[in-house]
Amino acid sequence: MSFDGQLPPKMRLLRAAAELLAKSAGAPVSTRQITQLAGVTAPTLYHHFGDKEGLFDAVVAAGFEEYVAGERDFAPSGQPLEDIRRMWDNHVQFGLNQPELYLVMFGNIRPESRPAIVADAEALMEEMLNKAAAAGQLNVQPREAARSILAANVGVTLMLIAEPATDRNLELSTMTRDAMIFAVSTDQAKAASPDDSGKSSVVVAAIALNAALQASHSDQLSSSELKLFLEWLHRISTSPNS
Amino acid sequence: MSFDGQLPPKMRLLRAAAELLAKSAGAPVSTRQITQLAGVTAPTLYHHFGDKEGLFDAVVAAGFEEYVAGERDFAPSGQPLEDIRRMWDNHVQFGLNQPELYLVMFGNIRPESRPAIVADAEALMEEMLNKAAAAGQLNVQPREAARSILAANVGVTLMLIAEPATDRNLELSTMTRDAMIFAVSTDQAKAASPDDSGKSSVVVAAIALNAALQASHSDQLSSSELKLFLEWLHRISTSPNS
DNA sequence: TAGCACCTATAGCAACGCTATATGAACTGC
DNA sequence: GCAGTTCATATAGCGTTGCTATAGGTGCTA
Repeated sequence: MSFDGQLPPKMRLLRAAAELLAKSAGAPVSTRQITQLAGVTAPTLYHHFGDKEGLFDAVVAAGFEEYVAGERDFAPSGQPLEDIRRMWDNHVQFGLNQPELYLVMFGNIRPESRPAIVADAEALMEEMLNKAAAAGQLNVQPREAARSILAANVGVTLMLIAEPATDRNLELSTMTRDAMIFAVSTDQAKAASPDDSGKSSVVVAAIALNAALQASHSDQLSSSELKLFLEWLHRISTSPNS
Repeated sequence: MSFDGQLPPKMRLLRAAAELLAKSAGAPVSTRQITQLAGVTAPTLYHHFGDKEGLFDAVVAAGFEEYVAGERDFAPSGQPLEDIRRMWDNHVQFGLNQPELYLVMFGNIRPESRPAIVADAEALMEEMLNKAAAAGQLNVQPREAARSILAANVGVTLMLIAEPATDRNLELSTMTRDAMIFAVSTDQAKAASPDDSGKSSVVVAAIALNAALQASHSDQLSSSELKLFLEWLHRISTSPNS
């Protein structure tokens, strides 16, 4: 269970910190826990990493390597915007797979002090967007697009992490993703899902009626009728395509 | 400088905590600082608030009152989507004006434990989106749209807070905002019939849905269900008032 | 005046991040 | 082969943290 093997203490500390972080379920991880699991004493930690934050930065750096590897681990599809989608999904999955690590990386915001990792992630996204721009598929500067997309990506991932795993709805991610990509892309690029115009007027009208009915109680239907009516309405308004 | 006035200790604690939080520049605020500034001792804090988090929750609740007040403090423009834009801008401004409070409210994400305030903010946004939906301006469920928009809104605000105040570029906010709103809105600004002047939105939406259903066959309902559905729809859409 | 909640203070615990100091081991120069 | 230097780890403990067991004061009602 402990890292008492023949690894050097520095490595043992890194692994112990990463493991405790992953299992901490959001609770803070103390240096005493880490050093005990690593089988060393406190000064060793401070000798190698300066302070607790230094150790965590090192863990984050290792985590970022993994993150970058994931972000590059697919063959370019030839459609840069499609690759952006995969980067987005990969980002979300990374966050959901290792929420504690993700929170240390992207969730530890402090005023006026930007985590270096955010800039790195933006650069990664911008690099990919440059290809889209070169293909004439971008209607804004790649840098601005990257910042905007990443901000939304982080926001969505944080929200999903905060939700109980049981009722996590990944549609929040895909919906926001496509919205952002569509917005920065030139119109003909078919950025949104194929059935863009497929959201027929039926669905739109059903959504409108649903909202209107809930706002003002109509007395044209009995309560039992209304219940069934709303159920059908919901079925129509959430129909996958027209 | 201290709150030694005639206010009750509970209030003094609240104000001291809020003040220290606002001035802390990201550094953690200790209970000893708070109790000293409030002019009370530790047990008083725990008597009134249970623990440190309870006190901070109370501060957040007060902050949320202010947030909600800001979100409601403008006359409805008659264009729901324009109001959504103002809610977005208001959210960002709230975060930039009181970054530490904002970070406690929206930045304190933990796995699988959703801050109550997020749900409240979503409800606020959804409420406004319902008006847009009733006007036929939404092509997704108001709830999903609210979650998506708020996630992006939080992500952008966190990014802006993390940036040095000098080179904060609010275009990141407006760009992301418009991207999200555009994505959830219908292209044709008015899906409902043009003659919506005299009739309630329920009737207008029912008429629109009726027409849309007849034009394109939805297979979400069986034929018998559809028959009854259309009958009810007719009853609603011919309702004299409501 | 007696009793009873309510509220606050004294004093202190365990855990925290961190460090002054010391010891052992490995390498270097002569 | 030995002193000098540097690196790496341990012992012990400092100051601060969130929090609490216990007790005392205060004002109300009976």
